[in-house]
Amino acid sequence: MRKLDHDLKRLEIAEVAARIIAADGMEALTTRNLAKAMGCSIGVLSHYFGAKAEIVLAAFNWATSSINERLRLALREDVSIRSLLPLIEAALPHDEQSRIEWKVRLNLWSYAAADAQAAQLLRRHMHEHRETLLSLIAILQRNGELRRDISPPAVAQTLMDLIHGMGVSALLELQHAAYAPLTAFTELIDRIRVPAEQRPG
Amino acid sequence: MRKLDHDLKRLEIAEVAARIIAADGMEALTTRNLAKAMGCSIGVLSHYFGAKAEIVLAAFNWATSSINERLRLALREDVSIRSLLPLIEAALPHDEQSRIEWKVRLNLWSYAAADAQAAQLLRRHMHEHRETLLSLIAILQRNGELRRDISPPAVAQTLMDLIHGMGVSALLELQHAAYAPLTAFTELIDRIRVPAEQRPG
Amino acid sequence: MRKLDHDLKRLEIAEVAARIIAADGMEALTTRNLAKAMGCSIGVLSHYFGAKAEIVLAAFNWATSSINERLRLALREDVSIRSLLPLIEAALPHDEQSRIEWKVRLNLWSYAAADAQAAQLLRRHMHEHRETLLSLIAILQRNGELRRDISPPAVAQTLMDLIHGMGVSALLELQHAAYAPLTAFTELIDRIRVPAEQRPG
Amino acid sequence: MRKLDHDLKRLEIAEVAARIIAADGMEALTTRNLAKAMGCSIGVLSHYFGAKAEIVLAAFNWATSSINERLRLALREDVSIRSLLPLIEAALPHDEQSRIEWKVRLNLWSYAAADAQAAQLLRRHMHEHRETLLSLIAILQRNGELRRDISPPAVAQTLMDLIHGMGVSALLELQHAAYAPLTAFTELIDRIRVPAEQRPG
DNA sequence: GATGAATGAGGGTTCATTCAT
DNA sequence: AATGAATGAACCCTCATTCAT
Repeated sequence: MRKLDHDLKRLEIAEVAARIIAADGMEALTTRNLAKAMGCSIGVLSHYFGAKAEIVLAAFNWATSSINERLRLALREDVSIRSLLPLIEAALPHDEQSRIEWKVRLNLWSYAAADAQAAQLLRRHMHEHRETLLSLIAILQRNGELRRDISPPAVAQTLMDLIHGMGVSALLELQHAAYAPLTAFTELIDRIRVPAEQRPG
Repeated sequence: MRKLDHDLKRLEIAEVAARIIAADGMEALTTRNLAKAMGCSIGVLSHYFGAKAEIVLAAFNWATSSINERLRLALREDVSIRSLLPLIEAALPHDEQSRIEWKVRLNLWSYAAADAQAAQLLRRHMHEHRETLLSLIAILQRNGELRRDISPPAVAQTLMDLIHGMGVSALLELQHAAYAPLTAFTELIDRIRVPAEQRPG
Repeated sequence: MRKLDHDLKRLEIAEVAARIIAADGMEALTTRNLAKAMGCSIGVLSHYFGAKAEIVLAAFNWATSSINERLRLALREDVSIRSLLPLIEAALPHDEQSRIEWKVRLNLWSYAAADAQAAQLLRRHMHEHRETLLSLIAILQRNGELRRDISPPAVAQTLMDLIHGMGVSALLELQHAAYAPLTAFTELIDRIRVPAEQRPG
Repeated sequence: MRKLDHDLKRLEIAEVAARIIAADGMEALTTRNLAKAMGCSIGVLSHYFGAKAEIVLAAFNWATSSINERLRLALREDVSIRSLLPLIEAALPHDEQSRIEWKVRLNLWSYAAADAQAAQLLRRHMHEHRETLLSLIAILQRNGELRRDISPPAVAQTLMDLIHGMGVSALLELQHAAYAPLTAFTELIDRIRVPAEQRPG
């Protein structure tokens, strides 16, 4: 019980930290700012985290976990080829909450480029992410909805990479206003799906 | 001192700043660090830049310009469907120099998420990048190497997004060791190219 | 920490700052110097003052308040025409403490010439100062010690101006050694007082 | 001739420096600011002044000389008791130019409180100022316009002190709007003048 | 367990001064 | 004689961290 409270508080701090990063960037994540946003005193933070670096990692972890969580939720309803598009939609920045998570994700990327611990955390999350996609692909192949002659790891990786690239574009408004990211995926999926008339029974 | 010398010095500072960002992250880019890396005194920096924020933007600009430059160089040799793959290869992180540029690019992304000026700079560069791709696609369509029934802007955007996502994966080692990014592109290209036997002349 | 402690510390900082200004001028009032003189670290200052500019104003306020306080003390004992001279004496620089206050006052004047906030503070203090003199004059007129056909505001103003001018002369040693400032006031007062033989009762 | 140019340039620099001090305070008097206001390069300044401290003193000197000059001009026209009031008016801040000089004068006072060289310069000027007044008083006494039983040094000093105090009040707007400084002087003068009917021939 | 005052290193920036051109 | 780039000390301020209360 006590331990649970402790972990909950850590999670809360991580989330508030993440929101600060999303709103004003890494530079704005100071202990003062964080304590103020938490509505607590500075000293509290050191009860839950040994140093600021841990808070940063926790914030990164919170954001990426949230994205993976979002993915898992999108998958839960039904597992079919039709769930792929909603899944991708769920993975891209599409509302205030997901935009926040994506902003923190971008910060994790750049941070990981110079910090081994962050890089490790990122790889762990990406591994998890990829495993989710792989298991989905396996199911769809078993279902006969997805072609069997594709390389699941390659497809999973390409899917992830495209999601990442599109996420950046969507978040930072790097495409034309008219551009609809999901059509690109539709084509991608069409190429690897088994046409309805060829499916078994 | 000549105007040219002045601009050259600015560029040199921007490059050194970019290398610091790539090596140790944004936090490591301090005026003291930068001056030391430049082999000059702190005061020099303020002769060429009004404030550190300008240096940051200049560093971002240097890195992104270099990537665009790299793209243009890869295109110059010959413009054919075969030049597409080397082009993508050139755009992805593949050697020490391009890895540096990519690291700075990631920092630009996260920075732009909270800084309007950086976001604007990023959009300007992406626009330029896109224009390069669009003109390439137009040429290939005229050559008869690329199908005419595709949407050039959509293809260009998807290409860019995939490059971005793959760049992140390559830089931060988020794929399996065995994964070969370029095969994904090969497939992508195959889908939109005109088969050799159907080409005119 | 109590609100009282906080205010007390602010006052202490203001006083030490004022003493530095008096001893070595405005240029000597640096955060480092101040912290050293306070026997504390630099960071402490920002706990009590948002910026150095506030400390400067507080120092000005301290010195001028002290002068007004000195005036009030000199008046408290008895209110008669004879108390006018001791009052003026108290207002002029006459010992180490009052010399310090006067030096800071001079700095306030020059500072106020280019700083609206300081000018406002100065005017507020001068208003207070003038009110003190006016109430004194009113009492003396009721007592029959002072002529009724004078303009109290004009007399108060002239008194203040003369005190200011004499204070500068005394502080910066701009008169002959032999000069006795108070005799000038004696004459000034004589001119407006009611001769003893004409007084009522 | 060459020497004259040199001195003229020094004077020009001193004046520009004084105007900066008057406009924005001592802190604004930087070599950069001064060079820009002069329309020349920073290096020029060191051709005419060994160090910034000399420029500061020169600026002080310029302003105080100007005030004394103003006094002398006011006296030149005719030397009579009636010239006393215009003289005082000339000494007080009354137009843009004299307000500039007065602002610099206030800065000289505060600076002199912590700088021996400035204090010496100030005393030299005040001595000169006093001598001017003394000679005027002597003439008026010879003319029979001024009483012989007064102490010229004391009168001169009181006059100067009152002018200084009134100058501060006028410059920093420390009096009521309705207050007319000169009436105070009129009374002061009336007390020491020889009534017209008692004057010789 | 919580507080927030205290620390002092280090942040960006400005400064008077020097000196090669 | 004039320039303005270069210097680096010192400016104010903010920071993560510590610790007595």
